[in-house]
Amino acid sequence: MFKVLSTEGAARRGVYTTPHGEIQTPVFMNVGTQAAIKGALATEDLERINCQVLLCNTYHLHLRPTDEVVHKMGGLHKFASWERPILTDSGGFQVFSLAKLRNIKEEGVTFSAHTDGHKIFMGPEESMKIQWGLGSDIVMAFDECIENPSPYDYVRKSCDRTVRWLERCKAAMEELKKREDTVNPGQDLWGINQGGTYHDIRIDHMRRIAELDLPGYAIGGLAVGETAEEMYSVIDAVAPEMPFDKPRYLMGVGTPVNILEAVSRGVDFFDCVMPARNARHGHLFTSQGILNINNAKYITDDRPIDEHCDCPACRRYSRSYIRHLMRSGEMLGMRLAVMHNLYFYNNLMTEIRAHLDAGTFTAWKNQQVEILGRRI
RNA sequence: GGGAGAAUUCCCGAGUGGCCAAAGGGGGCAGACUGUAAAUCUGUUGUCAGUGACUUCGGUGGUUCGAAUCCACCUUCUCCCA
Repeated sequence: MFKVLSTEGAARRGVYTTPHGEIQTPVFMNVGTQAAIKGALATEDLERINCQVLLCNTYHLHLRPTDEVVHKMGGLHKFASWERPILTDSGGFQVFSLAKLRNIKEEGVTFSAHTDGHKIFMGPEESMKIQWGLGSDIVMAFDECIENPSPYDYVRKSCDRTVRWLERCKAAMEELKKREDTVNPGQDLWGINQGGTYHDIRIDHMRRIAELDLPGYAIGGLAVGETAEEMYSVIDAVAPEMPFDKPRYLMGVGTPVNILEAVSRGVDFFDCVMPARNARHGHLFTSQGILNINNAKYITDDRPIDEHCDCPACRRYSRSYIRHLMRSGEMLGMRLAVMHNLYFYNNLMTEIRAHLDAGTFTAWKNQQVEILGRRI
């Protein structure tokens, strides 16, 4: 259940209620594909960096340990010892990212597993069954994430199919929830809008999936090849078509600037691998801009990564030490870097919410967009 | 004391007459990364100059049109026999 608390322009301040607690929005969901954040972060670390929602992946957990195992272990929350909300992605993105290993048909998609090449079939029913077994709070519809640019006719046909897939997802999930061995009866299924960069397809598709009256809607298929300006223009076109009283989730996005721009256009939920992956590669986000901790200029830099940051890395360790750990391949370097970047993202969302509460978001955002995109 | 082998660009290590400024790896310097097949990938790494020039393969001298590569001596190191 979602409630919009206040608005400023198109931006919204809200709260979403799940069986595992409330989510204050706008929110950034921390990506832990295999039920873990890469970089050796434990659940107590996630609590320390103010993670509200953990995102896990259907396809990857289906391969291992398998959804049957997670179901047998009492669901993802118990399995991973994470009692706050969890969102599971449907495997739809893997239809895109594992493109060389797949075959798409009306019934669903056949993959060659990236692990050992064995054939696996996933359609709407399979994805729902897996996510039901995982017991996440938010279940994403099984969709096809199309690369940009794609031919108009292909995008239209794919979107027609995604609507049919969504109907099947909804029906399958309603059936599954009747089972006695349901781990999480409060699961919400969210639909996903597609349409590439074609505004007419986007809008038409959004209207059609909105009719299914699902508890949340996502914009998918962005940040997959198009420019940032094209992405913003798609959000501008689609957001007004999204139900006002339902949460809006921009999947897979993005940079701090992308997030600020999308919040100002009415988006409530985000997720992205960028803060974690870039951290592992030394690319760190700070309140003053972006730095690469591997650079030689930090060899004897005594300052924390970000002097205005309260994360576990910045409270205690210097750039010099973290650079040394990164260069030496010590796991601790990566761990501190990932904690920092995720703390930065989660904290950015806290600041966004505070400014929305205070009605000062727009002015602050315009200033932040200038600062956060630059390199220091 | 006698014998054998080796010395290559930051390191390790290919190369035994021209196609060698010299493979490959490491290290260094930088870049990319957007619902995670990603602790990964890419570029660069003698000097100066936009096609090129110059210095470099332990040292010195030689052979040759041409040498990291062949010869002589020297230096250092490793191994074997006493």
